[in-house]
Amino acid sequence: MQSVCAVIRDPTPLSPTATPNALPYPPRPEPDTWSPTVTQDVRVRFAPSPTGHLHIGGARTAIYNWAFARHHGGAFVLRIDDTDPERSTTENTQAILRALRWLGLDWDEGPEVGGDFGPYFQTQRSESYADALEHLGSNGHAYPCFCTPEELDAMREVARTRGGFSGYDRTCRDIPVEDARSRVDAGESHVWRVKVPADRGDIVIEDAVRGRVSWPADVMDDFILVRTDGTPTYNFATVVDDWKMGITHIIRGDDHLSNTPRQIVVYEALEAPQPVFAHMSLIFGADGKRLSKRHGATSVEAYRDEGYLPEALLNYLSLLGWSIDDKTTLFDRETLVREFHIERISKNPGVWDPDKLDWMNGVYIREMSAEQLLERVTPLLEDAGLISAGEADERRDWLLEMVSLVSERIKRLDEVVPKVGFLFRSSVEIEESARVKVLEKEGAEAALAKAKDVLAGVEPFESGAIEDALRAIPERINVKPKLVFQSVRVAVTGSMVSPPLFESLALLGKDEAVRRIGSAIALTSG
RNA sequence: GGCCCGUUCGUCUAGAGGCCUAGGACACCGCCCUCUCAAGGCGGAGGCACGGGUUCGAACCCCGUACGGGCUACCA
Repeated sequence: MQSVCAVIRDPTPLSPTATPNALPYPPRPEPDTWSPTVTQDVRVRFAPSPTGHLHIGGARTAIYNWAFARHHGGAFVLRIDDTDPERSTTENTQAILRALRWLGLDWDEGPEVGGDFGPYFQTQRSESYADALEHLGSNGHAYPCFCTPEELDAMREVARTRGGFSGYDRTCRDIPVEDARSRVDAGESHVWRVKVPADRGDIVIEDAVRGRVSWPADVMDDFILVRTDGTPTYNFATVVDDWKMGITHIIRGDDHLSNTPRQIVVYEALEAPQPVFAHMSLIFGADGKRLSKRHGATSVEAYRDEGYLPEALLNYLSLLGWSIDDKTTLFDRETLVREFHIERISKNPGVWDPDKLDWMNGVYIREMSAEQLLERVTPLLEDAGLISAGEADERRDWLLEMVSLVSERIKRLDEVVPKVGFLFRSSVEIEESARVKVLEKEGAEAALAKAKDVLAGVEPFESGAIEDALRAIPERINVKPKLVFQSVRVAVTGSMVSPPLFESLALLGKDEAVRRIGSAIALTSG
């Protein structure tokens, strides 16, 4: 990132006449008179850092911002906070955009769509930060600090053993402006710190989710705005961007609540209007810790790959920390937009519940038509080598029937392939436990022989006729119905658990069905 | 350590002083249906963290305690 200091050095960075504490701050809104959810000119943003994939926590933040913007007819801005050059990659950025689109979240401004407030990558906004720092330098709200990291560490150590306040001790705050300037000009390494006004009282915000939150003034430290290398810190860049982009509501994770007073100080120093803040709680794992890799998949694309539907993930994520009312749990995108109110965001953290997601995904799968399901499942069948590229169209009717046999038996798309594999392979491998428990049973061989015999005569080979034929067997050879069905099931599918038997046989076709039963008979007598 | 936030069935939540004998959903258990597995139907068990106030009355208001989380970086 380009240096900000180079820009501010020239035009009198430190104005001796500035009297920061006397500067009038923009009036803050009266908490009791303003509504946290203004309906006009709403502009919100989602600002992921492309240091990894889109995390489900980030996805939920994006969903809430998107829903809020859509509900109010405002703008949803996507900004890429790529200030960490070590870990930010364009691949990650692309993956994040892909994941957002997969979830069905569209943005009005940002990468690939542009907008009037760009650029939408922080690495391209250096000028903006430079301008802002120049402004703060000249009005006395920021000052250069020459303390070395080692000195700061030592200082912190002392403060910590003493207990209480452990922030910067403001050593450089009182360096005469002229001295500071000449040291900067001489190239002495330095950072820029914000000068928290001495008479700044407690910092209070009216959070749209948490209500009034205040911080004692004396804990505010003169934190760093611009690093030695000239790059802005998060709390500075964010404020500058949100301000310049005209963001009106900041809906973000609880982990940023403690950053808010720092950002308020920057807003005030910048004399920028303050947005409404809304801090939602984080998502935890079952152990009550912040959701992370060790809790399983955490990226949106991982869920996509595991066969979750975007509609279901969106629905589930929306409900984790927000609700419409006391009953509604299943709803579509339009309902989300229509019913979304910041006030209904929950204050307490939510625990990620894979079971509920699975259930919900199953509901969405069951609600799909066979056509829709087949469309989503086709790539998986192809990837598994069950069908070739052109086959999906040729065998469409057959595939539609197949898909409807499993649709109410799966919770995830990727469960289809293992469940229907027996319909595609040229031979079945019979599970050992199934062989022992079913095929070795007394009467199994006779049942299979009879089934083979009877099925050979079924014409046309359709589920109804197949069922009639098989149901007649138990009485004729005097065995329990279950023995017949399970024997045939194991013979044909290789497993004791399968899609409905008669329909499966029909899909398989007479020849193959009879052949498999024949092979199974060989197994029993062997 | 300091500052901040949070705490209703195992989980997500409804609840904004009397509508609460605390409602819904997932998960769990039982029964029904049934060719297996599902799906579906019916039923069950299960909760206001604790202690003090305020009030005729508290899950809801106040204070404290406990527990959990966040921030306290030249990370975001």
